[in-house]
Amino acid sequence: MNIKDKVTIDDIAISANVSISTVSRVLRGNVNVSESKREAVLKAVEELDYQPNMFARGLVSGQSMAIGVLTQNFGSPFYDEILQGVVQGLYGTDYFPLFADGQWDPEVELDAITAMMQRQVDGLIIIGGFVSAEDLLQISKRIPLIVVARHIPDLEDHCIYIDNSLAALRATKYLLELGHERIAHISGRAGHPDAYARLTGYKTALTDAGIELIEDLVVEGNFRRQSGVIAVETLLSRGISFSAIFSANDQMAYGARLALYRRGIRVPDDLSLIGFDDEPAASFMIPPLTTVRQPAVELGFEAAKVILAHLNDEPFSIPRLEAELVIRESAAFNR
Amino acid sequence: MNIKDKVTIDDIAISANVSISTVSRVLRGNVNVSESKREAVLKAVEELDYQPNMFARGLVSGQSMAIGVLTQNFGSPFYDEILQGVVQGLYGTDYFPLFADGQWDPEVELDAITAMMQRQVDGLIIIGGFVSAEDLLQISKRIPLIVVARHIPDLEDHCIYIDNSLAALRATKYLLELGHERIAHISGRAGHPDAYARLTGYKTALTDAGIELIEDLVVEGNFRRQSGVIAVETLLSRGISFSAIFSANDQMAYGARLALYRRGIRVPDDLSLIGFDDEPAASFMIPPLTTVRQPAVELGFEAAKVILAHLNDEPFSIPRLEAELVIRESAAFNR
DNA sequence: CTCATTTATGAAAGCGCTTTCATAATATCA
DNA sequence: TGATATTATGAAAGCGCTTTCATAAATGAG
Repeated sequence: MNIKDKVTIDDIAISANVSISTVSRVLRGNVNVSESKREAVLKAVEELDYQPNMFARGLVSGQSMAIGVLTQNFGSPFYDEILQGVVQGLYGTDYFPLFADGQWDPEVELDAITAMMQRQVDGLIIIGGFVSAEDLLQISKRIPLIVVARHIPDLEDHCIYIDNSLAALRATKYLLELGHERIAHISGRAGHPDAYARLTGYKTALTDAGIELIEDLVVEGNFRRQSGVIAVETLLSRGISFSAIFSANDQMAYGARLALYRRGIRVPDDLSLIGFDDEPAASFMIPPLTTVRQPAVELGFEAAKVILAHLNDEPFSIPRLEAELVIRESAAFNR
Repeated sequence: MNIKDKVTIDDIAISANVSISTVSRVLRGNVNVSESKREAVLKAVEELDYQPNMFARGLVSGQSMAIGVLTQNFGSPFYDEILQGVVQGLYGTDYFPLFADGQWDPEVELDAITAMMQRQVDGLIIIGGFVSAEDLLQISKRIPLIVVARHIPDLEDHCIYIDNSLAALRATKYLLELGHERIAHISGRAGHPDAYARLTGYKTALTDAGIELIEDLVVEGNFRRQSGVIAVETLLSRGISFSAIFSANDQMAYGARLALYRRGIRVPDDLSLIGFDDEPAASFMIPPLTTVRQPAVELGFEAAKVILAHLNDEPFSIPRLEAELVIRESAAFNR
């Protein structure tokens, strides 16, 4: 029995003494089948431990009951939270998520998308990434597509994202309210739209407050922890004074925190520090990090729900989610 | 052209003016096809942007060219690193990883495994988890299986893992060498084999050093950050003195660190702290965490390689990987 | 230059399933 | 009770592909 003799629908049909059509009918649960035969089939399925072959089923039905999910990097806390949301959103439905890792590389991303489409995924959720808007547009014509944490103007009603610029503005404003005027910014990876939006928000807040932007207070990072320490080193070496840092994400804030620790600069006593994302680890930083919370899990969850609605031809609307400042202990009054 | 008119092998055959058999032949790259026809086919494939239907291919060949990978939780740094390793190991091969999240729940795990097997994965990589050895044994009879970061005696040559007990022993020994005698241990989730192994290593080290085990210095955690803070609170409330803590993983060490910070207990000046895993974030803790490095990426990479060898009927042997102590700044001499 | 090989190619079978179509059995109505 | 609508069931087609089998063309040996 435990031999790998794949049991097929024919085996069930024979065992239940009906035709394969009938077996298929009870399995699909569609139409009229007499109670006696239904039971016989179910019994055979149970006894033989029958597991339908999705390939055969998918081939004829044209559906795979799978949703392709492209992330950028397993291990990136923000992306992982979105993934969690997708998993939650899909759990209990008949759809199964099929994940791929784009490695922040458009080539790899495209390969992954192709691989998923060859596997006939019924829908695609793409989280962030660098695939061109052009390509995405093309894809959206072939298959239901949702883009998460990225805003593509031509695909307005396929994108679930938050207003990064506004969120960054609020974070900066908070620092301003605490009396900080010389606020440094560690920006994200060059060319990344989020990095740009957050920088913009930072600049706008300053302008709104009538404070002149000091170019030397802006350092470019790449969203990774290590770039946070380098950024602080750079800032310090420039010899200009500043009393607060707004980091474009939490990871770099951790790096910055470490660099500060090495220099004996206390947070928040000597310097205030604010991050962006509110990763699960943020509240465990020493001291707990004040940061901008992105509703990552919700983002993923909503993406799943929207695509599900798509597939069931149900009406739906793209939810608008907002970021929110989470005040903890890494930022304090300037004195 | 961008209409969703799926182009099939027939379209290619017509366009290239050959039979579908020939098209299949050049695509599979097996046998004799005249150069002229080969070119014609390739040209048609290019022009029509033909993407073979994996379902059809899988149905007849019995292969899906997919490897099922079951993780326990997207977002868990240790597991994510293993995933990365798997991705790396599979990259560039014809196999595509198909991930599922077991949520640390045997039921969910089993569901996920079933879903993957229905999708005809050619092999399965299971990372950790609680599925019974019994079930795993059963599965291994039907399909190539590799279990990562878990040791199942009956499946000796299917498991890639490290000796947790030995690693924990070494970590504890290191603390001993630093002159600590009253060493607390925050253990992992009850019932988890790794938790047990690490606890055992801790005890053995004490015994070897002729130090009596003090039950009150051992607190049970659950591998999550928050349980680390609770553990420290508990320890402190018990009123016994201790000069070092060995935490069964890094996450709980972060929690412990935070609790210590709140109490104004300095690390490592007042208390030494050691973790386990060496997650990427460990070197960014304040102060950088001394911990036991598990070769997570390698674990995943090797798992991929082994299963690939399996599938290609190549000889292979399960690699033995070792953990190693990474000395940073959270543990110091007892004084 | 004939006969045995080798090489190139298409026709057709079949992978496991869903679904249409046809037919037999049963229920419903006048 | 006969005609019609329903319900239950199996046979068969077909999803897109790989692969065997058969055949035709090209090559080599004697």
